[in-house]
Amino acid sequence: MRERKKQATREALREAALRLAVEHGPDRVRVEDIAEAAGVSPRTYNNYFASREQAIVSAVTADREARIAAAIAARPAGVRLADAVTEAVVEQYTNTGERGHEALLLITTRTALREAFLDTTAGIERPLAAVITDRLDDTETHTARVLAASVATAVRIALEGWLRPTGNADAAGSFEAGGLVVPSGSLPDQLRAALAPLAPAFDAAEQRTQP
Amino acid sequence: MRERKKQATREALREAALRLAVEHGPDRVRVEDIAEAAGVSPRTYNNYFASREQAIVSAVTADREARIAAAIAARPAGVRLADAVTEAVVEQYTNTGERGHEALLLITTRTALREAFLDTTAGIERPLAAVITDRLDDTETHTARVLAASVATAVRIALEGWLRPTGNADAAGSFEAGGLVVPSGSLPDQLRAALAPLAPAFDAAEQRTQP
DNA sequence: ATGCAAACTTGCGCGCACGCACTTTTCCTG
DNA sequence: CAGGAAAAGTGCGTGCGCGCAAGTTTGCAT
Repeated sequence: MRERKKQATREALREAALRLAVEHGPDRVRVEDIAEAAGVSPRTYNNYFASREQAIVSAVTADREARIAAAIAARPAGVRLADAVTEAVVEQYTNTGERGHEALLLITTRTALREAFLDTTAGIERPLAAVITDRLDDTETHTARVLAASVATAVRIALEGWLRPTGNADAAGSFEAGGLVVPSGSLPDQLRAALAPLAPAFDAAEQRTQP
Repeated sequence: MRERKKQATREALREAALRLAVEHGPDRVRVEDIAEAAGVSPRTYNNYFASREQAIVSAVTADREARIAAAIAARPAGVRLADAVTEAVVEQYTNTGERGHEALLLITTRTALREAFLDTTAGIERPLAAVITDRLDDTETHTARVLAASVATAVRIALEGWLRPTGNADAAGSFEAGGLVVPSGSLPDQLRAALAPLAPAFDAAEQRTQP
């Protein structure tokens, strides 16, 4: 019950943040405004979110982490773990609800929001590690955690590649300086391309536990 | 020449931050103090560092990124890429200079500093991606970037596992909740264990370009 | 029902990150 | 060598993150 109200407040903050951001533009909204719209004090606000951007982005990302983990767990035990992970990730990232896609356009226009959005990929690491550990029956080594973290960063890279064309010019410049040129395609393509190099690592880990 | 003075200021700030942190304790030092000790204004300080912790940690990590990349490039072309990366990483992380190790003890005692220290692993991603791209002759796909980023997070995981025993109890609790129990060993062991699962991915990528 | 303990919220205050406008230094070019 | 442009450093103001010490609500047990 205490937890109920907690989540209600969180949801109110999320929605208020997104609504105000859409109305007045992301830069024209202060924490004070969000808090007021949600009916709490500014101090309470950042008991829930560490930054203004987090609140806005969180309205879009919601609890994607849990959905991805659940989707992987739902796949039959027979399929390759690498495929299960890839499909679950692609599925959950293309299913942006009605309101999700319009908000995404807003996010892609502001650098600060894009970074906050990219930071959410780190959040999938723990749930992913849990479900992978379960599949591999590996509780002793770093294997599951490393694979989970690798997936998280691969997703991040895919999103970066996808957001690139919208980004400003110097960002592309710093990339070219790194010697990396990436043709941007659709989001699912980007995700699959980024996850593909990790498949051999999953296969090896999977074979070690189930020969 | 302009770059010269820039690096000199950076170095002065690094050293001042570390010295003051050791003298008065990391929490007892303000940005103002660091800036004064380095002979610049507080405003200039955070043209160089985004946070107080970054400055302190940076005195230890210096430019480890460049050293790792250089170490990989220095390995003969015959050896497995996975081995080259692993050895280079282990080498550069065990070579903490005279002053490095005493400062590490300080870092491990404060949570904020440990997090800043762990964040430095992200910095090796770009140099690593550059050198891996070079080895793989792969400039079109995400492969090199994904592998580089995976290595970076693997290193982070290894460092987390290594710092764990020093950490507070609830951190260990949240880990157990994730279903992960890791026996902590020496730093080189942790690094090798964390990088091992990625070796198949490197092998596959390497074989694709040089059959 | 009533009291108690834990947890959530709130007001307050300090230091810090960072944008903006300005001064000083450094470098280049005629 | 002089002058001007570019870059580094500085002062100032604003909003924010967060610790601390209350006040308030929730849940449990008596």
